[in-house]
Amino acid sequence: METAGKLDRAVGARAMKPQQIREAAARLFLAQGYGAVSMDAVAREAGVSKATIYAHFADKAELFADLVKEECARQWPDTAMLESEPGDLREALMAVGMVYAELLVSPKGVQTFRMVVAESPRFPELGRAFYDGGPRLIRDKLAAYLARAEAQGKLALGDPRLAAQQFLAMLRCEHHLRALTGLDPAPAPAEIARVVAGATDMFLRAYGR
Amino acid sequence: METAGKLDRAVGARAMKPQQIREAAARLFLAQGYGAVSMDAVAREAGVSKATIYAHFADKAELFADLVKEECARQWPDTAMLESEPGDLREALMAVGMVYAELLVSPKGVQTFRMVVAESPRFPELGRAFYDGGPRLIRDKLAAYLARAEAQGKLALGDPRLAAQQFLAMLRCEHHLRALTGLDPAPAPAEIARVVAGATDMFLRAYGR
DNA sequence: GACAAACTAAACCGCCTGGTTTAGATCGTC
DNA sequence: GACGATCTAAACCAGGCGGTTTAGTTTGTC
Repeated sequence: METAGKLDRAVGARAMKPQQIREAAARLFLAQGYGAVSMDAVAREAGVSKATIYAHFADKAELFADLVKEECARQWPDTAMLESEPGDLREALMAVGMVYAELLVSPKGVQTFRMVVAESPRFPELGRAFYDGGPRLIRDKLAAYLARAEAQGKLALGDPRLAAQQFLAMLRCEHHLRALTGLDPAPAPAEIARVVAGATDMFLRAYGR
Repeated sequence: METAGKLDRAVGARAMKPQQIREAAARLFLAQGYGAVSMDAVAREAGVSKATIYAHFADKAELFADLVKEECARQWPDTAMLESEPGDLREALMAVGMVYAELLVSPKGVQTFRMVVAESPRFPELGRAFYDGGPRLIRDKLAAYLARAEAQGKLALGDPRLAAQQFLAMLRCEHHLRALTGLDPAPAPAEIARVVAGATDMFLRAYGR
C-alpha cells in the first residue's frame, strides 16, 4: 500500500532503532549470558531509552530468544562445496573441515554455543534452532555428498550418515572443548589445520579405496 | 534402641549440615544454573536456615564453584582397563568407549558440562578443573595405552595422542550434542552402543593391522 | 503550523536478591 | 546443670531487577 510505503520510508531513520537494539543486545547477551545482562544495560549499550526497547520487544525473554535464534541462523557457513559433484575427495573434506572447525572455535561460534547449551533448559526453542540450522544441516549435506562419492566408487562406507557424523565429530575436537571452557580462547589456525588434516587422513584411510 | 537412634540422628544432624547444604545446592545449581538459584532456595531445599549456610560458606560464588569442582572430580569414571597391558584391542576400545559415551549423555554429565561451559567466563577455575580432571585425563591414558599397543605391533599410528583425540571425539557425537541442547535428554543405550561400535570399527580400520 | 508517531530521560513500582543480624532454642560436654 | 557451640526463624538492609508511566521533545507529512 502506498501510504504504508511512504510511512515506512519516512520513519526509515527511526526504524533503525530496533536494529540498534538487536545489535547491542546481541553483543551483551552473547558475551555475558541471559541472567547477567540487565535491560538497563541493553538500553545504555544501544544508546536508546528503555521505553523504546519495550516498544519493540515484548519482554527480556523474547528479545534474548529472538537474538540467539537469529545468530544460529546467520552464522552458518557456506557449504556450497558439498552441493557439486564429488571431485577430489581429500580436497573437499579438507575444505569443509576447515570451515566447520574454524567456526567451532571462533568467538561468535563459541559464544552462541555457550548460550544455547546454557539456556536451552529454559528456552527449548534455542536447542531446536541451533541443531536444525547447524549440525544437522551440515551432517545431512555431508552424508549426501559421501553417498554420491560412494556411488562413484570412491568410498566404501557402511552407513554414509554415520560416516559423516564421525568426520564432523572429529572436528569438534579438544580445541573446541578448550575454547568452550575458556582455556584456550583462540587456538592457532595451524593447530586447527593439523586436526582437520588428521581427520581427513583417518577418514580416507578407513573408508577410501 | 530408641535412645541410640535419637542420639545417632542428633549427632549426625549436626555433623551432616554442611553435607546437606552441599547436596541440596548441587541439586539446584546443576539443574537450574548459577543465576537462577537463590540462596533462600538452597536453604529451603537443604532444610536449613540461611544463616547456617553462611556459617559454612563465604558466599554464593564460593558455594557454587566448590560444588561444580567437586562434581567434576567425582563423576569421572573408572578407566582401569587402560592401565593394564593391551589385550584385545577391540574389546578395550569398546569398553572405554561405552563408559565415556554413556557418561557424556547421562543427566549428571550433561548438567555438569552445561554448568562448566555456561559459567567458565565468570569462573575460569571451573574450566580448568573440568578439562584437567576429565577429557585431558582420559585422553592421556588412552594415548599411552595406544602407544603401548603400537609398540606391540598391534597398531600403526602416526601420533598416538592425535589418534586418542580422534577416537574420543567420535564418542562426543551427535547424541551428546542433542542431550546438551535438550533435544534428546536420554538417548537409548542401544543407540550409544551403535556409535561406540562405529567409532571402534573405524578406528581399527584406519589404524589397525 | 498543526499533528501523529517515535522517541527521550527519569521517576516510579513491587519484588526479589545476596547477605547480616537478631534473639532465642537445642545440643554434647564437662 | 551450666557452658559454648551450633543451630533456628524471622526481621532487616541496601540495591538491582523487569517493567510501566509520565511528561516532554524531535521528526516527517500534510
